[in-house]
Amino acid sequence: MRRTPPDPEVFNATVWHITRQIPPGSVASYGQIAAMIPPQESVSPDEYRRLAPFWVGQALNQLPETSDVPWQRVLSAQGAISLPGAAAEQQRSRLKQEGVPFTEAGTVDLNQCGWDGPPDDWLQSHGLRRPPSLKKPGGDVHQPRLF
DNA sequence: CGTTTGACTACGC
DNA sequence: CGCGTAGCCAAAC
Repeated sequence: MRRTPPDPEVFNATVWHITRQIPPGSVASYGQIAAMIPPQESVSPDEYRRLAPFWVGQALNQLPETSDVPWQRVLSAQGAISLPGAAAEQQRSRLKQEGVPFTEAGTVDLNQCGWDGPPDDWLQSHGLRRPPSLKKPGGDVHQPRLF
């Protein structure tokens, strides 16, 4: 695994807190969650960008089974399940259960289900940053052209 | 001790 | 759309 965050306790707690904000039917990416958390002084922005997505995965991996954190709503930046083996099955079924549609390729369409982050006031009150949207500029699914 | 292996992502073919 | 690569660390084996 990659280096652990400077302050794992705080980092993990923040990841969980953010993940709890993802509404049912929506999904976020590891990198997106990482982007919401301001890098600590001891790590360069460059290093943070490279490693933090893994730290997010580690944080979710450390959740107790009894947790109420909807970890299944966190996918790779491509909308794919990154969890190995049987756990992938569980994640897919949990997502389907809450109404998240899967493509033929077995991924989730981020243009459709991608989360754009919590409301501004929530972010502000927690000292977090707005992540870039997972949706691509012209990637709308069924948005009719007007001309 | 040397090797393997990641809950990642952006980019190139 | 699938597959490979760089990045380059820390545990688990």
